[in-house]
Amino acid sequence: MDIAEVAKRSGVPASTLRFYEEKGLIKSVGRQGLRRVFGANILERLALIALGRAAGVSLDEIAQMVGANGSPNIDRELLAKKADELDSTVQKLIAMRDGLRHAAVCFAPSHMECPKFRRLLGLAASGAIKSEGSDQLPKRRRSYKRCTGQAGERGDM
Amino acid sequence: MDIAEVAKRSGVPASTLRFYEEKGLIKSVGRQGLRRVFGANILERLALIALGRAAGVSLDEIAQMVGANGSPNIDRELLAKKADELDSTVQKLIAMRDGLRHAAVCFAPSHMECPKFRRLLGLAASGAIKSEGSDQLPKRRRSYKRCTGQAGERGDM
DNA sequence: TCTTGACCTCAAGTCGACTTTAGGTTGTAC
DNA sequence: GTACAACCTAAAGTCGACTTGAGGTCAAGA
Repeated sequence: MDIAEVAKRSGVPASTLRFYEEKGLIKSVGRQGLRRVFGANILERLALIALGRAAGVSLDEIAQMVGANGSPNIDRELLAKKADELDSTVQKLIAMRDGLRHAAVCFAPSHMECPKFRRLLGLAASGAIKSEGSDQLPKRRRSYKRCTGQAGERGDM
Repeated sequence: MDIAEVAKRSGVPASTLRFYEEKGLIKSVGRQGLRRVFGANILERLALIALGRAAGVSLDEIAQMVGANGSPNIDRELLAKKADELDSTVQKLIAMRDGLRHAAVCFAPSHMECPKFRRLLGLAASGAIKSEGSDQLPKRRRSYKRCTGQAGERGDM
């Protein structure tokens, strides 16, 4: 298969396939002239990558899990860990969903006057909801270097 | 309250507060010299913003919802819509979680030989799982200009 | 008075996952 | 044998949400 064929069958753009190869996520079996030639198992591999992405695994992590070559040798412990992370995210999102759903039908004239909504607000503010630590929702990566304290800012960073 | 006080109480860094102000998400009640002075309701407002973020609402959307000034006047329809989006995300993540959980304990020598895992793979590949349309998980924004077809790449873009 | 630390602004940098552009090469149909 | 669509590479751009840096202002304490 050439790259266009893979793109068509997998739905992954050719540019992304090249990018994945560069990252070591996939490998072509060879070249015909300049052109990459892919084996049939590439599709399975791409599905695996899509799975990981859907679960919130970063490309780098996926690369580690599936290695560049050979058949994917996925660590079961890692799978379980990812499943647990997913689960805690789900719990948070469910809390959010219920809170929002209530707020949408709440009789209080302003949301701010509804105790339930205020409780939800408290939850969100306290970080009970917003993903902390190594959660999968990539939103809020936060903490590049200094994540030591949340206030402070002295010498203005 | 000065900006440091707000930062300490809310857990939101001063730089972020300035950024939010610039974006029109919050407003200081005035200045003392150069320094911003915030009213007490800023904390509630920040909680509201945290709530929105946790629910996957973009800052721009939040700005529209809560306006720059005045008390937040949140659209109930929008809330319900966001709750529904959240719900569909939750469903997908639950499917993922269960799949991963099974894979972690599956007896098959390689995950690739496990029918359940392969089914999960099929799901992920078919886009049943990966967020499509206006989902909240910001991962995969895709399609800036040309998202017309997924293969093709002719004239090489 | 002079230092200093907390604040200020504006511009640029960061992160991940891609996409887009520019410029070059080539297999294949005519 | 020549055109050209489809491939190639390397580098730069994009997106959102912030953070970081450089350089400046100002009020309060020694």
